[in-house]
Amino acid sequence: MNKEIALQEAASTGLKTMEHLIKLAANEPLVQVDFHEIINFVVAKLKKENSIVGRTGHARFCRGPVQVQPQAQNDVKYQAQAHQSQDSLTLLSLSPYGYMEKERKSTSTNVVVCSGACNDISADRVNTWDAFGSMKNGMISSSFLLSITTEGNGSIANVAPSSSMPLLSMAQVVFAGKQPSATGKICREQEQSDDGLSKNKRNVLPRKVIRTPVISSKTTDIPADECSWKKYGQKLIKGSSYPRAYYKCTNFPGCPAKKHVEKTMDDPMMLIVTYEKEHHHKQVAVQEYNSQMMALGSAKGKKE
DNA sequence: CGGTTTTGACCGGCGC
DNA sequence: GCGCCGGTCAAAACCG
Repeated sequence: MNKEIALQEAASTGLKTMEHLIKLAANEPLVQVDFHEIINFVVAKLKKENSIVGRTGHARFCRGPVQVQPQAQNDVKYQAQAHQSQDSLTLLSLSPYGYMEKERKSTSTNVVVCSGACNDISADRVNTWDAFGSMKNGMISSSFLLSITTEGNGSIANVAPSSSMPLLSMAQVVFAGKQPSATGKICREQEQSDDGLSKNKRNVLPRKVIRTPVISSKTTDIPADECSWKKYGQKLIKGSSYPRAYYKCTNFPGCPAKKHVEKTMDDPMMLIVTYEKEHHHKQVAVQEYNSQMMALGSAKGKKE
């Protein structure tokens, strides 16, 4: 059953992205998009599909199936907020021109896909997100692919055409930086001093929070992303009717990345997924790649 | 059999 | 100092 779901996920995402690529080509998008990135991603997804078909073993990964969210796919309108709220959810508004802008009522933007934390290769307090979607503005319909960079305090440092494209779950990005808290405790804890460092000893690392629809009634079915996660705890949080589940990244031994998942109070059909700490295996992979390229280069140099 | 999930216990920060 | 609370640990249960 899980195999079927995983297969559907891989196939669905691959095909959707391919469909998107075709639309991009047909509509002459306003934004310059690197088609190679999309093609590479589609190939990767379809390869994954293929590998699932032949996959063996009994390891269970905390991946959920792709949840096609009609609301997100059809006409999700994102309100613009150029300023960042310090203690409430921050809505990201995406413009096909690749920058944040104040509320533009004539613009309807559909954010179809946003990636999780796995594309973090940046420094401690800077996070990078990828998103792609489409926008309708009068007669013009265009698609966009953006890379959103946020800083530790949740403010948006940069929004630009994406340089990478790990399209993952059908998630709605609603928040970047600070964690929503029913009690406001976390917000206080995350106050920062003038030098940018935390005043308190508790975990005040920058967090990324996404809202995503639940994919089943099972608490173990968490939204899919590129990484494998192991659940290491569950806790009923005061002020919340639903337990919070804690997960560690199992993609790479010793990876400090964590996340916790809980249902939202206002809508039990939505999950709040909070990512903490950076994955380090991406950096390791880049270092390995660089060292391989260096080795190749030196070998080539010796040959010539 | 080996990896994951569950769940009660424990730890440490924080507010009073 | 004490109690509350969020986060983590670890043993047992579960699953394929």
